[in-house]
Amino acid sequence: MSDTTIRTYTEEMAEAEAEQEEQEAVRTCPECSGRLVSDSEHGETVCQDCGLVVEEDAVDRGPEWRAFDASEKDSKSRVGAPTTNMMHDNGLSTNIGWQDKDAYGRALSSRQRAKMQRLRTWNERFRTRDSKERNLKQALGEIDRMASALGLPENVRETASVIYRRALSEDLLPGRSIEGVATAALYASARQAGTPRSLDEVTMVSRIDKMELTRTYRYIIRQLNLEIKPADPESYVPRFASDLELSDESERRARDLLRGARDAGLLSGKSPVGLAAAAIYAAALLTNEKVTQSQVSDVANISEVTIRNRYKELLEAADVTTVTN
DNA sequence: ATGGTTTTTACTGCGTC
DNA sequence: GACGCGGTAAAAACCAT
Repeated sequence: MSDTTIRTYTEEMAEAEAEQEEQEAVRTCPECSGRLVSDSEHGETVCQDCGLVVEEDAVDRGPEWRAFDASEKDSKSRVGAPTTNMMHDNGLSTNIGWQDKDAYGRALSSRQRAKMQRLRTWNERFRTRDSKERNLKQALGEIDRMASALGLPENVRETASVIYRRALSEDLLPGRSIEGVATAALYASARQAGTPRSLDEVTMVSRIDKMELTRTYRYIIRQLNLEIKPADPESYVPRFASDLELSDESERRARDLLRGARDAGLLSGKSPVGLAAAAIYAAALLTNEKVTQSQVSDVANISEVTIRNRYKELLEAADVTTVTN
């Protein structure tokens, strides 16, 4: 048994390599099939044999400055570690390593160890000295925790951090809890990124209740002039579909149904989650996959009644459009 | 605060396995 | 008889004004 699994694995590897080679080999001249050479100074890709210019205006990814010796290169280069908004000081402050090793990797003496420990302590104290910094630190920790619990990607956390920073710098915090604003920022950024989580889902992992979240969310949006479009029902579809273990086919049909409904103008005013749930249910019916309304209502946190009402409308809209087409 | 819209809750009847 | 589904009325929640 292990024999076969090993062989298939190596076969897969060989296939992947062959594919890569194929992609490399495509770089030949379409006229005379000579070798192509990229001339980065003129931003062109030319054929070595016939001189045909295949690509023009390629992007030069190199630096825009020139350096004539090593020291000039050091002074002109502006590259360093990337900054990140997810750390309260943009990741730019100095940190003292936790390993008690010197620069050569040797262990420190106990005296040195104690010294480093004291330095670490003070470094941390200075780094997070004033209240705003401490505030930020806690908030970003919360954002990170909630984002993990909701399975939200890095970029969502980043924008959530940015939103929180803006709220902080505009003095929107007084009178509102750190958690409230952090949660609202995360909720907003998740929607902005097109990977929305419903209010219910967010309040599940947050320490604040739904009312406070909606209140602070609205407030933050207004004050920061954030323009956030209503969540697209389609963005819920993949998650629900996989929770219900439905085929890609029904997922696709669910999207189609939603598009049809959008064209028919049925989407406005209705809850996006409800629409997504209904589309999933309807699509499952069309593909003869067995899902009950109660299952869908469970994973989507939507009442069965809403699913019924929506999915009738969805199917009607689909019928009408197919007939008129 | 209020009124209009949407969603939820609760209940009922029908058909099927 | 349990289950899935469809419908209804009233209550609750939500939203803009």
